[in-house]
Amino acid sequence: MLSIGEFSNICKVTTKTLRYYAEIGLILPDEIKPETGYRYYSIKQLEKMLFINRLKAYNFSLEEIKTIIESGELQDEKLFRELSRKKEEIEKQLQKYEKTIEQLDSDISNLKQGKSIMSYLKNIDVQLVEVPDMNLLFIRKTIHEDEIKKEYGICFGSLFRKITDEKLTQAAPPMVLFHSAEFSSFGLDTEFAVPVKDWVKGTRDFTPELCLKTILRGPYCDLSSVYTKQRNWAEKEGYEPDDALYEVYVTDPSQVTDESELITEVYYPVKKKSEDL
Amino acid sequence: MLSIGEFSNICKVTTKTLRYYAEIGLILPDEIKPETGYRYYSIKQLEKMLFINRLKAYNFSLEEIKTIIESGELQDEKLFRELSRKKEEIEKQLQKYEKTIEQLDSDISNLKQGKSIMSYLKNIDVQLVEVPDMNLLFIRKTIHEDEIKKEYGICFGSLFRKITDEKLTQAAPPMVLFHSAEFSSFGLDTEFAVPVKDWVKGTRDFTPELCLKTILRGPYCDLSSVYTKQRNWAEKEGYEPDDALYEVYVTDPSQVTDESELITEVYYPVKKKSEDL
DNA sequence: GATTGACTTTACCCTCAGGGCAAGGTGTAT
DNA sequence: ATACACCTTGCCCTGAGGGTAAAGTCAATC
Repeated sequence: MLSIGEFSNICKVTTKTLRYYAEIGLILPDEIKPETGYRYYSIKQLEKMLFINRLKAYNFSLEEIKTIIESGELQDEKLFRELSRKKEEIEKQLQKYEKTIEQLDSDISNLKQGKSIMSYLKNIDVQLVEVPDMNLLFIRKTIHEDEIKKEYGICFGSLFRKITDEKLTQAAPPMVLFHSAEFSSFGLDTEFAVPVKDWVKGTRDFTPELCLKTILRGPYCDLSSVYTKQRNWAEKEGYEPDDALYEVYVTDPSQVTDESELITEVYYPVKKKSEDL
Repeated sequence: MLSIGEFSNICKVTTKTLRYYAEIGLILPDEIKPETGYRYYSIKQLEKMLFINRLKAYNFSLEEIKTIIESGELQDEKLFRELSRKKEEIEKQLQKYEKTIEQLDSDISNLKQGKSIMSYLKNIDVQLVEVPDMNLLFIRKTIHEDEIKKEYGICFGSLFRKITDEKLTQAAPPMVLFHSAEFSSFGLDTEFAVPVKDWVKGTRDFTPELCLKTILRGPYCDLSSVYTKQRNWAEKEGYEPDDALYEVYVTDPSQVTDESELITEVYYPVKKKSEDL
């Protein structure tokens, strides 16, 4: 039998770690002297510890390692699946890092040319536009943020079915209006809408009038930059928010595979500040 | 002025995060109403928040981001250095992941062939050998584990200088003996030694006699596997440890660039268990 | 047999970047 | 006045251990 110190030396794991592993039930000492509480490990357990270390090197969490071990290592089917899954996971992470490096490179070369790292904001164009009135065929519901993609498909699916069923005429690309600025615990108050030419039941008037408009080419994670730019513009020019923000999906997010090909128009209804009038 | 909720919506950061950032002093609200404690952020701060998010996407810690911001963004010199450093960091991580994937692949293909994931242990060869007596020129000292590479250079440097100065004859490659099994807080009791043919001051007799010997080709992180294998062998064959473990560095670790080219002999002095006699 | 020093035990607090929840106070529209 | 969404602080939680302290144990030496 090996004391915890001997065991730790042989497999290059600290005693602290061994005690922690015993605590979470990952690898228990073969024997614990009842009088002293001293832990004693058997030679056989060395190999188990090596196995754990190997899985750890593959970025498995201790929880994952535990389930692998408990599933019985004999059953190599499970281990095979887990290794393949972990490999995919790491490959994804690898790709993420490669993208990060690309971005870093672009920022670094910008800096070299004396440009600020935030200079990309200059390329975000904000225009003040007069938006004509529309007639919207809409579905409005409160949804969770993580369900928005699913709901997008469902709602526009049903809207477009209605358009063909009732032989309506689409007037513009579909849009989404965000009525609740805040994501409350119940989710966002969201309206999926398609502008149509026909006045039928289930449609409503939409009169946004004055809006800040920005065209975003690329992934949605850049939306925050657009919002920032618009707010900035509004403040500088003396405008204030007037209504719910809305977005027009020029490209269909469910059809576009590469996020960088997305085109989204962001509309921010505003009016001239009263004290500025 | 924007409430914390509005601010959080615009830059896509949770209110919890904003409170945390205020707590650690990363970004403070422009104004806090003293009566209510409500936080209010200015439009100007949106851009700062975007900057923080960008650095976060580059895997900077909040602490790092804070120092970058405090150093004054004007001073782009600092930002440039930090970005370059972070880029190297990520590239290193990338390489690590690539190696991990390689290893995963090899394990997966082993599993496909029905081999166990631990089958590599079979290729670690343990021999029982009779080691001839030696005369060691040695330096013995207690060192910290993380200083071992530095000490390796220093100690063998001084030993080899002595050998040339005193015209001694080296009998075998240098070796390191580990007298304290445990790494105590003071470090390991380590002996750096070179076998020599001459009996002079500063040398000692070394009579290991019976040893388990294993040749390790590759990085030192595989040492734990070697130790495990030797312990295993000893238990099965009825041997027990007799003296301090020692290692012979056939290749000079300070000269070898690729870890996989290292060759190390691991000697584990043993004797037949008394009850087995 | 006593002492020493290395080893081991449990117990408690710390990391980092927030998430979750509860109790209570606030803003604003109806 | 009331409802309800919003905001506040405070507390505990995460994963994989690290650090330290106080106290108990082991084996070797005197």
